[in-house]
Amino acid sequence: MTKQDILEASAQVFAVKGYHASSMEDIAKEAEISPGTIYIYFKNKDELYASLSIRILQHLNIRLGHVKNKKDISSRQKIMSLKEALYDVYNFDPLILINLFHLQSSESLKNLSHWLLSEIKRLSQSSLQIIADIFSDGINKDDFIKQNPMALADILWALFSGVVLWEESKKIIDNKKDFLKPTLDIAFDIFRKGITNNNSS
Amino acid sequence: MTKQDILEASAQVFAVKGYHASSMEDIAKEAEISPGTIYIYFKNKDELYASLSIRILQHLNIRLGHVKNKKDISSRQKIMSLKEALYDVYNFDPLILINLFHLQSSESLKNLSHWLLSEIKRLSQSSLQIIADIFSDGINKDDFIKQNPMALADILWALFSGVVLWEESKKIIDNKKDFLKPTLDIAFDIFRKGITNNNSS
Amino acid sequence: MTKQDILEASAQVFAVKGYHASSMEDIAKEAEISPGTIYIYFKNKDELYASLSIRILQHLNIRLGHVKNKKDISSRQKIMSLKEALYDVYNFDPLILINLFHLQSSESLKNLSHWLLSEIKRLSQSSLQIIADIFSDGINKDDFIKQNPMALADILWALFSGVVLWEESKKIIDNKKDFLKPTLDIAFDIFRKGITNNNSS
Amino acid sequence: MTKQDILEASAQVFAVKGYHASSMEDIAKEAEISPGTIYIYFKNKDELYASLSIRILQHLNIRLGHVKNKKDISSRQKIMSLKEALYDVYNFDPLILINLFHLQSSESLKNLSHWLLSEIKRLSQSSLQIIADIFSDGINKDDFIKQNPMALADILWALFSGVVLWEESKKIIDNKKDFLKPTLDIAFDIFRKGITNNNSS
DNA sequence: TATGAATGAGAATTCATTCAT
DNA sequence: TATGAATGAATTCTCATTCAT
Repeated sequence: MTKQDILEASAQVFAVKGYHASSMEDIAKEAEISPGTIYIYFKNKDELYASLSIRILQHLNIRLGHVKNKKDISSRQKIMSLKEALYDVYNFDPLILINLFHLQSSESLKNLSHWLLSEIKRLSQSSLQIIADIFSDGINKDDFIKQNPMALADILWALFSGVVLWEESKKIIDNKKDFLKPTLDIAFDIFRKGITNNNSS
Repeated sequence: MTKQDILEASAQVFAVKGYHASSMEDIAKEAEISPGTIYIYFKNKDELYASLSIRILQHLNIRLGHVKNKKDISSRQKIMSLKEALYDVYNFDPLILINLFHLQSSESLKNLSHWLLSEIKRLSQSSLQIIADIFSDGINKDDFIKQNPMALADILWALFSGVVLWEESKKIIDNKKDFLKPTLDIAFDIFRKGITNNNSS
Repeated sequence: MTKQDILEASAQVFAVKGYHASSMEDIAKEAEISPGTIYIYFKNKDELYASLSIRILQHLNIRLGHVKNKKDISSRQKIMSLKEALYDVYNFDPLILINLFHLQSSESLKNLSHWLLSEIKRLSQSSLQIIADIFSDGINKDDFIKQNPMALADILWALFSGVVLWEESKKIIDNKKDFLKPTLDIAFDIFRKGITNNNSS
Repeated sequence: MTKQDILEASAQVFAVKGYHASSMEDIAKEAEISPGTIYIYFKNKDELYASLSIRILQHLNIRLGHVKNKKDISSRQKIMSLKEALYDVYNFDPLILINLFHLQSSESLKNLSHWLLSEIKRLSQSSLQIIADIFSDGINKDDFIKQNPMALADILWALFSGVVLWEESKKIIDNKKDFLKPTLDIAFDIFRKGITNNNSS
């Protein structure tokens, strides 16, 4: 199906060149179609770009749902599962996830169609809500400190995106190899320890 | 002074519109000068953009230095000071700091002049090193868990930038009011708790 | 065909205004297309300019080939043929020929792409070689004085371009009518007489 | 005197970079003054450029006057003197002479002030007239063929400028060394032979 | 006279988007 | 649906020229 082809081609091109350096013609060439054809399926470049985010947000939602529904595991294990889920989503398509973070934190966001913006909003909030629910459980079980679960979710998401972007940045600045996994491990350990109740009496 | 005016105007424009959507003419208009004048002070758009980051990185460095040099305060208080320092830097010029985070995680980074890129690198590393030193002290005093101090610094920086960007993003998406300060407070509390040794013997 | 249209329009504009005073928009207007379209067919302004020269040099080459291959005519007649050939090339497109002479003696030459510069070089040298061959024949038949044929070719080419440019210049300075043909006639007569052996034994 | 300094500096800069690549700031730097100062002495860039030509045309006029006034030398020797005079003018300042030829054959010519244009016209015509006078003498003595002396002057001037420009061009295209002198020698020999009467009876 | 910071019109070029086929 | 040539607005950047000092 052509729409799918275009999404895949554009993910590839955007990831390699970044949003602005990627021309519609680049994407058309990658998808082996003509530039005009893209406009049959997508209203404009921004919508195409944002559509990529929709896909990864859907994936994220599903993956987080699995974590939430895991029964009979400790709160500690839940956090580990959460980390694995997020890392899975990263691995599902690192470039698109990075694109999502870039999209989230600026520019193009303002030029999206109403529909697309609210879809992104809906999916983001849904994901954040699932994470918040997980924390809610832990708090109810007295495993976690008493904090607004949504605030915790925000912080976790910020931590995740911050680590991913910063490690990416170091790769560019220093040509350093990728330390994402170990850094994420430490970060989540600290976070988990930080929200865990010490009332282990 | 004109150079200063341009820096301030461009910070404003870049922060509101993002790098690519900001034209040199936009910036000139904001600074109430003519487009040509910008090029007297800055070689090109990229250099102007990056110059903003240089300034805030210098400020960050100085501010972190103060924290590091504080004597006779507990490790716990050091972390609080660190948070205050970072939050101060944010308040010193939120727009420029957000620009720095955008710059760090993106495209434009690749197009900077060699000099500018290495200056940014140097200042970033210096800041991270200071943070790492602070953690190092805490670890030596057995206040903090044994972890690579540089990794802790990376995580703290990621957490800070992640929270700033994500709160910014929520403002755009939801038109929500700014929850940066309380969120940062919680985030740093969690982080501090997360790296603190419980050997409260 | 559009590419042809652009070449013709640009020849017109360049010849009237000169290279630097001709804007791409001028050319687009003359060709009744949009500026962007020019860039579909030509990489940039320099390449467009040089392309004009390529065409006339190709024409020149062919036309000179005909002269060289004329059998059973005297050396004297060969020179007359040569003159006619050059004058034909001028008439084929005076504006483009003048462009070629301007290009040859100036700035822009340094900014051409490698390919274009070597193509111009190749075609120029080929033309000069054909002229030299004609002189070589005459020298071998003892009709012409013993001189390096390539030097003679250079001088003839210089004379031709010099007369064309100087007559053009007088047109501009004095608003005088065009004396190219009669001047060229005299110039070639003098040149022919100048290289002819007087061994009319 | 500053005006002189500016003329010398601009000659240098124009010659190295060509007209359009030379900015007023380049020239100001070379003259060690500020850009604004140039405008005290010259109305604009074109006038400055053309002023250089005025100087070399004046020099040419004087030098040609000397040739014309040489008594008791053969017509043949007159032509040799003429060649030497032109070559001297070339050596006086090759770059300015080349600038003059470029100026003559295009562009800027049209943008000059009325005064400057007529001054150039006057000086050019004066020079051409002197050359024509020399030919006139030779024709009257029956040394030269019967041709309009002004036409001969035009052709000689065209030959001279053509050879200078073409040799310059070859230097740029081929990085070849300068063959101007020998080429000019041959060219003038041919020309002299071409206009000489054979009635050596 | 001299300065040089500031101007601002204009240049080349790009590229998302359209539309006749 | 698909094409891809053409569009033309927008962008970055240059530089001759001006003018307050």
